[in-house]
Amino acid sequence: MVIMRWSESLIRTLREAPREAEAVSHKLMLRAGLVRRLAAGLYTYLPLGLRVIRKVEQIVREEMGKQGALELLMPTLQPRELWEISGRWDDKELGMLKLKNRENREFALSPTHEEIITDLISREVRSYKELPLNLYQIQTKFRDEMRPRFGIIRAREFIMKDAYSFDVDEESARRSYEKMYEAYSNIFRRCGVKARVVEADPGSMGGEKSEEFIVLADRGEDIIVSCSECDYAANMEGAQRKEEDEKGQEKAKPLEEIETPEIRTIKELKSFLKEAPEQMIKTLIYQTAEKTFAVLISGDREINEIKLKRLLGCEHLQMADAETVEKVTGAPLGFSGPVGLKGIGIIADQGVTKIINGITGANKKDRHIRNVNIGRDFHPDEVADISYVREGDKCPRCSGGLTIGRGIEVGHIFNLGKKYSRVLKATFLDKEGKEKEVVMGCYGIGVSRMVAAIVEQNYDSEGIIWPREVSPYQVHLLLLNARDPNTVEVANRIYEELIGAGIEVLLDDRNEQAGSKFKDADLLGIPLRLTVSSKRVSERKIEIRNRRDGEECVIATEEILNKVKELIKTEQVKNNRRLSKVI
RNA sequence: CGGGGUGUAGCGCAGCUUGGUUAGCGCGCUUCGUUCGGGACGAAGAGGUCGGCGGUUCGAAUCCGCCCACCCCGACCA
Repeated sequence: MVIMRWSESLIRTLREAPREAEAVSHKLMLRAGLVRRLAAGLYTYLPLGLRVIRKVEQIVREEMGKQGALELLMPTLQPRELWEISGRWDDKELGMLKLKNRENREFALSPTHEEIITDLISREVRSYKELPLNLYQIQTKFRDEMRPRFGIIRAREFIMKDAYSFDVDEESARRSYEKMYEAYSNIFRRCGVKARVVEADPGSMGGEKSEEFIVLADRGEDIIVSCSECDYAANMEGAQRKEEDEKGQEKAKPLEEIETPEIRTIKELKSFLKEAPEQMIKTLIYQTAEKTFAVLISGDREINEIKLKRLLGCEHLQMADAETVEKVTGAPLGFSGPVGLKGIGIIADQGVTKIINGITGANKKDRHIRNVNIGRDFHPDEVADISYVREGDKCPRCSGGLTIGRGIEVGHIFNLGKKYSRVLKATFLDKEGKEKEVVMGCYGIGVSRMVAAIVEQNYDSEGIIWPREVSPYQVHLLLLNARDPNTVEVANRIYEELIGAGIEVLLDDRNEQAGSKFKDADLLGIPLRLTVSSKRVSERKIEIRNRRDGEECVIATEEILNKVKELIKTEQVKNNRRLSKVI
């Protein structure tokens, strides 16, 4: 029998959070006695915390299973040789922790398992008849993080679910990818978190397409742009915005050259001319391996070089040095402008088209020009979205307001293509007997991190509010007058009855003050709280309270089981309804 | 790895500027008594290499140097 009596457990709550904790989830997880820190980024999951981990794992297993994925378990320690084949042994980005055994053989503590699983498949799969396959594991991963943060959110050692799909062709691989997308949506909903999907850069994983599932939270490691009206979300690099529709009604005035001694930056120009930066056309000279060109952007915005690179389809891009600027514009740094600029291409950010009677450099030392207008005074070769978005910009999908905040990456799905199957020779024979490379995908979920993400989205001033399916227990049974034998007896009977019905109950049988028990119950955050007190016992009644909305009712003791079952069901419905809205 | 901050009892903190008895406070913990529906009260107790090492000094939690740990910002990021 699993111990579910507080007096026999190891649940140690803290009234105050240790100084080390800053993030809400970190503080609450320490205070509620879910985890304890061993060293930076290394945590022990106490019994209560482990129960939550197991709940998340269970949901993951069920949803993966529904999509036909099979669970397996691969070694944590992996030989160098395999990583040499994929060329990732020296990949700094993975943060591999490398070590040697006593015979000086080199190993790594696995940061991820593409190499191992692809090697496995290369040995086991021969025919197209054996595909598709989706294999996953839930296992401890190591990453030698430069900077672990936010408690369990960015840890050195963490629990991760990683899945790998193997298909005969791109078409089939796309279906496998969609299945995982579906599984992930279900997993996050059941875990009680609202996740936003963000297009991501595949980075060191390689491959063609990847999407991140991000949980919006005050403390997260990623900067996320999200819409407050719809589900749109993106990282800073990829975020787009809708440009204001209407152009001002102001009439174009004639050009006017003005003297601006030693005034080079937007900031200086602003205080010198007393004009708003939105009126200024910032002109920057960029260089790639092949060419030099000018980039125009509104004075109040910043150029997003990632977007610019994508537009140009180039790898390397840099700002031109002072000498080059002088050569192409005829003026020193700080006085560049598009008017009269010859011999180089001009790319304008979309916002520039809305500037009427703008101010820009005159391409002459200590001179700027006023009343510059696009179409009349200069003609960009290309107009595109090449700026970073800002707080308050319009959502590209629904025109709602964009917010810049933080998020926690809890899931990431990749379409890997043949990157690994090619080098590790994972091939099969197709219907025609031709040898082909397997098309792969990989799909991660940070299980331990998910627990922190859940807390970040489910708490109040008193403590955690567990979504039903991940709560360590379903019912928190408070025994108030632990010295009154009659009350104790009733509490025990209810405890046995609920447990007998398969409901997970935590019985707070400590001989503590009522106030302490209530406070701890709020801190722990179990969805249903039952209070057994001598006062109510004499009336043959018991109190039930919902942790999330504080709703309370008093019912007869013999109705408890039915009532609890009903409330558990209701709680699930509420969870789903809550998550269908944008958070 | 760069910048900033913090290390004093299990947790939160004071003391350090201006060196000087047995290093304090709140919470928690132990025992006894009274309490008992939103973190009770009284009494008695246990618990400290003041992060470490070295230096200055008659004397260091306090001044100086080096190191370590942890947290925050950045770079980086399954």
